[in-house]
Amino acid sequence: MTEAPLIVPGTAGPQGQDDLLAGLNPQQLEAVTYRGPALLIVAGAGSGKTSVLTRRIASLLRSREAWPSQILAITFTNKAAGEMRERVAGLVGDVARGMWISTFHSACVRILRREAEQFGFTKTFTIYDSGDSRALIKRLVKEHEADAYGLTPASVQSRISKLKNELSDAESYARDANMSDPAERIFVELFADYQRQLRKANAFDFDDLIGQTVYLFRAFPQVADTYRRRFRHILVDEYQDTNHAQYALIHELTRPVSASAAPDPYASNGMMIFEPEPAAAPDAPEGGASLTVVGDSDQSIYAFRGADIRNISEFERDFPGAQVVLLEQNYRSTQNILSAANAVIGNNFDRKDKKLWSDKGDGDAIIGFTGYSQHDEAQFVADEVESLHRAGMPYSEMAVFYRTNSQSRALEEIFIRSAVPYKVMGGTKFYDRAEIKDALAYLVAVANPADDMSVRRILNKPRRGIGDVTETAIARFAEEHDISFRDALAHPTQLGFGPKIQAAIAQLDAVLTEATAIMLPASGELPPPTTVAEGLSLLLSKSGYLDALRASRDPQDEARVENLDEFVAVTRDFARNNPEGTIVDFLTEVALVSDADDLEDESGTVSLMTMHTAKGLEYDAVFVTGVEEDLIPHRISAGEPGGPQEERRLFYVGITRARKRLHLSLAMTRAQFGEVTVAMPSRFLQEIPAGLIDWRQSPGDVNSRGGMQSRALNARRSGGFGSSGSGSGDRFGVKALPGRDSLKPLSTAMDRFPNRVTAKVRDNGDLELTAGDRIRHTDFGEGRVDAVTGEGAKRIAHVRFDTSGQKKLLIKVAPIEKI
DNA sequence: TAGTATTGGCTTTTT
DNA sequence: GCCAATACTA
Repeated sequence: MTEAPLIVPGTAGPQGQDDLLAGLNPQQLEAVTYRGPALLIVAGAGSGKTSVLTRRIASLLRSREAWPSQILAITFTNKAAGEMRERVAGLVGDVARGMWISTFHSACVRILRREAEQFGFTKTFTIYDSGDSRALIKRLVKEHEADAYGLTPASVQSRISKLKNELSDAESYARDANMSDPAERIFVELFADYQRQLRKANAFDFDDLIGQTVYLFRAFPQVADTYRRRFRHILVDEYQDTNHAQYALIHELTRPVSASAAPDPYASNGMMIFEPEPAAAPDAPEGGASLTVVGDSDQSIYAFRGADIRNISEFERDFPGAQVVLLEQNYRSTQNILSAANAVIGNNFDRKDKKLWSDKGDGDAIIGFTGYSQHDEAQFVADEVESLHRAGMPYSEMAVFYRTNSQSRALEEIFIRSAVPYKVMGGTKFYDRAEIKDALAYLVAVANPADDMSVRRILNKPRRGIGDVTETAIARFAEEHDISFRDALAHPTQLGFGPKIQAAIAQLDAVLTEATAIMLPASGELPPPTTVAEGLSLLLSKSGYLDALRASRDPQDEARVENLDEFVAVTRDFARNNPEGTIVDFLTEVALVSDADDLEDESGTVSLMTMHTAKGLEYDAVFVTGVEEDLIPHRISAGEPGGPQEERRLFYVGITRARKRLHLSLAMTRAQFGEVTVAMPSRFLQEIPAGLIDWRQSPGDVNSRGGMQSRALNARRSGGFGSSGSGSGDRFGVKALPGRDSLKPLSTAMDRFPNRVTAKVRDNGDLELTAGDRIRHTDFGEGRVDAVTGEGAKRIAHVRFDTSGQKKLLIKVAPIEKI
């Protein structure tokens, strides 16, 4: 063991640990205080794992077992990292600053930036997100004419990504592949070429960030030792979601320092680098770092992108002598919600049995609802949200989940009409917008001129009269003279184009050069970070990009200008938060921070998101929508090994987010793909004991005589929905159908559903309404206006309908008329 | 070469 | 139903 530091800098004095351990149950206590080489914390949903993790870190610091700089805590999202940092800071104060608390990806970027020169990259490398690499792969597929062999850019991309997650490269794949198959040969060529292009562009793709760090550690043991010496305590959150590359990274970091290991000349591709590390501390050799992992195999929902559940299930084998702590007490949800969750997940075979329990009491029943269409379902959600809100629950404590992003549309339509404030998390990403990608490409062209992709992207943006022909000619010129595409722009006269094109190229070159002078001064001194905003503004205005948008009469371009303004504001924010940040730091942040990370709850909006995004979050009231076959479980999952089980875990994640109220809803028909299709209730619904769900309108309620059964009958039924017990036939008003068939809708005729809601929107112009007016709504019938709030386009009518109850309506778009 | 019309193809989840 | 890539026209 390392000698414990004598003084912990910062505010944390030699206080006791009492406050850290207060209120912990015995298992949590063990998880915080156990000391040893390896610890696995199996943390069920809502079992207080973040609290345990942060207290464990704080405890290490307080007891002076570790310096902040010796701690590496890894999470999957930046949001989780930020939260953890904040909570640790709350426990130990400013000391928290010295720790690495970050995602796998940003930790690796940090290491790679520092070490890039060891293996042929520069510090300013760019990071390709999946869109960037798709663009590159697309070009390569075309060049190799790989489409003739049935290789699409998408399939190539996903195969390469999978392989990289397994730490294989083109060469190692080729060894095992059936190379007599021409398609395989082409794929291997593509893979190798892709990797060559990345290297040439001084770029890493997302998977490389992890994979290349592992490669770096293996090829340069003395580099790895630096980090092994530094990090003595490594903690990994959401361990069930790690893929093989991430697993290998952790393994490399927790190895004992290899002290006298010599660099392996073969592993480094012939680039021998002898840069002796400062001698190890006198008390070396040290053992490997201590490793703490936290996870829950029931919440593993990322197998599709390479997460390997075995990393957690075989942890004890990988790290012999590991201690295992099981956290089963749930502090989040009521027992009814947990019973439903346990019942669902219990259907997964091959899992260690684990039962969450709560001492919060049963709580409210789970509420079920079946709509005729997705709009009908959305209206139910909106109504329920409003009624909870009236009862005092803030919007920010409610969330609506769905399986696929496209399902958000119907919800949004209805929410807008009903004046429910909402926010879609992680939908179309800001950084995915074309204009933002263009602006980024301009910045990358400055920061990393070797990156041809970016330069090509901006070549004709705005339109400069440069087309395919010209681009190819420049590329050929660059190749012939063995210079980069960017450098080729500096020689417009030698390219043999017409004067107009020459001038355009010269102008672009001049703008880039000018921006480079601002953002990356040749003097080598650190430029103030405000230069990023300055440089960006300069690039956008002098390149003519903004002018072109302003001159356009496409209304969308107006929004694009606004987005760019916002983007410039982002750079200013960055400067404020990172006084020493450079353009490269800025680009790194942008590449790694997705919108799923801006989950800041602006209190006062309902959150809409996919069930994947929902992981790790919790809300008082949760609506899980679209609980239908082919959606959850998704149809695509049926063919994949382990697919249905992963879908069940996803559903489990969804329902365990709820603290007090859980709503499960579905639609009988769903417009998908432009067509209306009949939907079937999800098999997962049957796995929930019938007594736990109070169906406001169940799939079985619609009978062949039209209309639905009364609430009273519905609530009192004996056998329960979906059970094969006696009495289940009664509910249908027709002959009982056994087993799963009983979930089948008996009729999808529209007239059998009360309260149908359509997607119709109309423009009411300046329709004036005041309290006391009577109105007619196409879906809800007649009603009386109680009050009108808001102004202009956002005026909201609070209406009491004769038959449909209380609703809020956005006057401008609601399908209503005054009577 | 740019801008428009048309077709086709597709939709799981995302660090 | 939507977006993107392609084909076609100015």
